[in-house]
Amino acid sequence: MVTSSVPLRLNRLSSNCSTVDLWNSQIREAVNKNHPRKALLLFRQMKQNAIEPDNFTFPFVAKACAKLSDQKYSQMIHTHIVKSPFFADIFVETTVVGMYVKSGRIDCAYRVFDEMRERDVTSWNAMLVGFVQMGFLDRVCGLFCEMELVGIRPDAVTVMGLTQAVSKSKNLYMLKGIHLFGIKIGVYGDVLVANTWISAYAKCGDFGSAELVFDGIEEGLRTVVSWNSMIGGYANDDKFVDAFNFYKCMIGDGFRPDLSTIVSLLSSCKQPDELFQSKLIHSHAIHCGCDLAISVINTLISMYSKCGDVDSARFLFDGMHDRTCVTWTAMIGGYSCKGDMDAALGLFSAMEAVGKKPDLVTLLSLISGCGLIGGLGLGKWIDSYAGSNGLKNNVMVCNALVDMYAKCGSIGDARELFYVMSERTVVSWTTMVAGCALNGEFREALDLFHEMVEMGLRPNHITFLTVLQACTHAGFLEKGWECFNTMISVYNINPGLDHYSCMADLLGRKGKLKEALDFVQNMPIKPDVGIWGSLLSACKIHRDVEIGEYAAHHLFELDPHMAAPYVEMANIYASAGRWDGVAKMRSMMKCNKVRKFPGQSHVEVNGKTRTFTVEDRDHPEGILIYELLDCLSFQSKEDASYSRHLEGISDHDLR
DNA sequence: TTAGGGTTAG
Repeated sequence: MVTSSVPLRLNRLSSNCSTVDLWNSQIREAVNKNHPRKALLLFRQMKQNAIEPDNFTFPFVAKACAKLSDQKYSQMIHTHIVKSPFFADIFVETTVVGMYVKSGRIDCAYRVFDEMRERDVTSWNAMLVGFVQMGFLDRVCGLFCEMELVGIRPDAVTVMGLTQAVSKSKNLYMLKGIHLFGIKIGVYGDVLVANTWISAYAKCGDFGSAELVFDGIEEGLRTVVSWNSMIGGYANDDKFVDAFNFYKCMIGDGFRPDLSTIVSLLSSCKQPDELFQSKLIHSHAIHCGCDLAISVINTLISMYSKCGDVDSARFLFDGMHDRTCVTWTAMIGGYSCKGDMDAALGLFSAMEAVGKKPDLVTLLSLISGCGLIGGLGLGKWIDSYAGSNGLKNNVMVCNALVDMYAKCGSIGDARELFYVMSERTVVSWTTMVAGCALNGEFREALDLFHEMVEMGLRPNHITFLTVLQACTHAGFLEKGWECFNTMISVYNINPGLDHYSCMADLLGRKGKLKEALDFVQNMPIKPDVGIWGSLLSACKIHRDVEIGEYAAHHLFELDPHMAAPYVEMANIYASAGRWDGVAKMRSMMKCNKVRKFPGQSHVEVNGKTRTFTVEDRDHPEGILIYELLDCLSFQSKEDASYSRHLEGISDHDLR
């Protein structure tokens, strides 16, 4: 809408300046204050008032278009520029390149760039950044070489563009090369360049180099962005403790956190034991005035949910006036991840009722909740909802559905969907392998793994973990070793504690206790409670007092207050008739003040939660329940024996 | 120059 206030004001001010200068200053102010629409409105008014724009007007108008990232406006402004006498101006043309880059029209940007009669380093940088943003690494390198050939000297912006390009591809080797190049051309002292390097090194996982660059910035030159780059780097890698330590140093150095600091830090708080620090960050956000930004509130909702405080999340959610799809999804996800599907679905309906359209992330949250509670009926409904709302052609949604079906015990549905998916990623195959293993289809799990490898897909550390788990549960020792060795020698993946734990468990279950002990003792990483616990459990099955004592000794050292190792060791002693050992365990438990709390199970029947413990006979129908349980147990053993018979594995093999 | 909220495999 055209208003008369601006021209009137301009007329009053026009005594010392030309009219176009005044329009330009208004447009520039609107752009700098981040009001691109206002800038474009002023430009239209200017034309309507028959004021011809000059070579200063166009760059600002182009910048406004770039901020809007709108292809239609970009095209319109370009047409204006082409018709103007400033079309051949290097400054104007460079801005047009930047405008097209920002609106995602890299083809148009390159056409303008290619047809420029004259180019300076800024023109080359604008084009470089364009290719960087599109992830066209080969074009970036090509353009960079061409730039050198025509004798254009790269500057700090060139180095920053190249750094961003390689950080996107996580190519640490190339990043170090660009770092050296930056030092060579003398831009290493530029704090903007240093900040880009910090962020890039963090993205490549090289936190040592990131910290070296951070420490190398002169203290007076460090900015809040330098701190944010370090904090964001650690936060993105789920290293909350490191991120929080940097945050404390930042505050100690007198820096005021901004929106970026707060959002980065909060998004890395995912554990209940991080709730205290998270609340501290929340209070800082309030102190800094960042707590009202919608991105911060959304992150807070997600943070409180993940840390187990869903009530606080809901309190924030209820207090919001403008909720975006992200807000609704964060809260729905909060309920879903703790299995409260009634609340999650209630919000999903409320969301649709207020006219907010759920997206694929909303569905992903709901689907994973169904898998958690085994809600097959609800899961199927979401499947059909995804299909009728055009969200089922997404590979992530399909992966989540396959996972949900497998977790709900409906492996047939999982298989059916898996085989009709138009695209299958490593996650899809891993999900299917894990699903088969979960449903006892161990051979199919291994076949799928081999099929995936034959198709040229590269398995990752999670794929190997699921295959190892399948081998452990099936008792496939040879296959387990083969998989473990392949992971190291063929795929160059270092096994983590989980992989070692699986192998130790597999060896132990098969009664290869000495081999298992040797394996654990020679691990390149320190064995944890899980690994020693697996070995101790195997000793209990195979009644090995000596190795059992050794494993228990390590467990007592790691955590003397954990009851399970004392109980397991006492059982091992009892089965060997070593009553002195049983008494010793009792006395150690007393001495270390260890109390064993009986494990409880919960089951929801007709909306009512029932809680019970081992050998719990309090229920009025206890006798009937235990009779049925014995029946089921017998039937299950018979079924397992029959399955093994079919597969050619005897009970003897499993011992 | 950083970061940018909700998300699929263990």
